[in-house]
Amino acid sequence: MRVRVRELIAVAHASGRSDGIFVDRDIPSIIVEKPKSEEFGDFSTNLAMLLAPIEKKKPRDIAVLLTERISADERVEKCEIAGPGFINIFLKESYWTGLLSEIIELGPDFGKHESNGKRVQVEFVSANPTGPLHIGHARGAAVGDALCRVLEAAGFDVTREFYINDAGMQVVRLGESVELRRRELNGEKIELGENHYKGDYIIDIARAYQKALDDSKSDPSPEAARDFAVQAMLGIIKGDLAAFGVEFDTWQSERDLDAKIIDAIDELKDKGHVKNEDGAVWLKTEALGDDKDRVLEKANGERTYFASDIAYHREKIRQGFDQIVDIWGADHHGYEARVRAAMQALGFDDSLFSVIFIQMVSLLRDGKPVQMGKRSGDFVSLKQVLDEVGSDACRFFFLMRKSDAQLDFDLELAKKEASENPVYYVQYCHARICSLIAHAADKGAVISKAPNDQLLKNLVSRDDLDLIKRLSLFEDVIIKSSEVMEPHRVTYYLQELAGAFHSYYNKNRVVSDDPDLTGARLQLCGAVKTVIRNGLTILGVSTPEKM
RNA sequence: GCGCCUGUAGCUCAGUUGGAUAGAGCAUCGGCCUCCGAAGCCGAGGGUCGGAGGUUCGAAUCCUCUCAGGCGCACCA
Repeated sequence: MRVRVRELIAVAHASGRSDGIFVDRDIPSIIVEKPKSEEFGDFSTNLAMLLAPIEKKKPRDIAVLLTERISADERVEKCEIAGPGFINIFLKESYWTGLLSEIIELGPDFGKHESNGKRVQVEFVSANPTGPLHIGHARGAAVGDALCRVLEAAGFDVTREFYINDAGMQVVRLGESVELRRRELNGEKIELGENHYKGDYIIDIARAYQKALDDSKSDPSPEAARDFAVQAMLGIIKGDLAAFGVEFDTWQSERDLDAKIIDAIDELKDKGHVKNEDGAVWLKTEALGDDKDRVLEKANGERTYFASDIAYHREKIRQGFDQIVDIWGADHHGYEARVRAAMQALGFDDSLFSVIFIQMVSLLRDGKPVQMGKRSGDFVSLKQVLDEVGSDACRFFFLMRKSDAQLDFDLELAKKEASENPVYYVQYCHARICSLIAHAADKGAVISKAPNDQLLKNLVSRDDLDLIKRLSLFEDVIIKSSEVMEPHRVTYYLQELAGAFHSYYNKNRVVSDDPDLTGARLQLCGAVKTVIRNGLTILGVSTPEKM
């Protein structure tokens, strides 16, 4: 929406430029805003103020020249100058009803933008395969998945990737834990170490592992236990994600990168970014913005996690993505600088790389903190939360905050089917319109899915037009949300739209004695329903027709 | 000590990336169902935008300093 107005203004300026009224120079990008107060029009721009230094004239004088040309556009009702030089633009009613017609026509595609030809990879969750997903992972999953949907709507070609940390000590410990439990099942007395995983799921895996050994008549080994356990864990994780409605396109195993790690280190050596010190091999990241240099190969010959992460990101970039997004827990924020440094060392432009940090979730029950600890086995898993509060409320709660703010998640509040739970507020709006349309059909109103431009001309009241204007903002929200990679903006928009509709509904009779107005308003309400639906779908939240 | 994030209404948080009189929800108080869903609506109260300077036509937003909280500063992953 805003883009269209921006074009309108750009055309006005350009025509003045070719007529010699304005200095023939490139201008700063035009900023179009929706003013807070209606008296300032449907849209406003500060272009005149930005042009002042270039034109060497007073902003208000420039504004006069601009408004003359903007007013000439047939879509413009009037155009005013205000304050220090704001230009306020009012659009014609016919423009807005025309836009409503477009929304109805597009239906589920309203808010989706044409492909921009750019490929973006988003890596998220990437939980260690050593336990089921917990509530912290859930936030990353909700934000990551919603971000992907926002990016898709904005025209990106999106790949969702899960990185599997299946190398290193943690999965060795996982294998050991399973092996110990297997022996225990066979009657041995065992003792779990401090670093072993103690959740009940380990016993389930051990049982399955024993069965697999029996079936294949093979002997247990640390490697077999580890590999079996990792595969079993991935099965559990995929199940948890499926219950949450999250699917990945690609699953990248850390262990499969082994050969690439050597390549990457060799390349870094060739480029002169590597040094040997204290028996270890280091990457000189300090010169590239990191706090200090980092070890790639330990003195004992093992490679660090950082080394495989370099190879991992090198592979990502080599796949030709235009943008790469990593979603990490906020406790990893210190890690960003070294990854960027490594990218630069490899000769890549690290501006294609961005990291979104997901802050901690404090799980509460009735205001009191719930203890979590992965190894002790008494953590609250995603599955438990989903069983208790459901996927919709869970997703909505995680998308109500910007991701880099800490979040208190109260199980009892999320569970409440009451007004204090905002997810129902938005869903209720959708259900209410569904029922309204059904009611209208009972009363014999004609309901068509296609826009009826003749009918829509009846929408002339301020309330009708305001609702259309609010619908039109959806496009802008998607674009903005994708640009800054903040899906929570969609959540806020939907709450506002739902609020606007509820208010409209209480004030205005939709199904009335006037068949034309009834028909027109039903089309408007249908459009609200469409936008609520399109928005909730982006958040991964369902749109019930009855509640 | 260094770095990142966060300080906005009693509480939980938005704030269109510098714009016009700072906004929602919850909570509190007062209204609205003989009529399309009251999981709703209308109204009221409540603010030195943590603090102090600075940049300019204009600052919650940008810069510097400062205070408070969270999280990181591994040859762990």
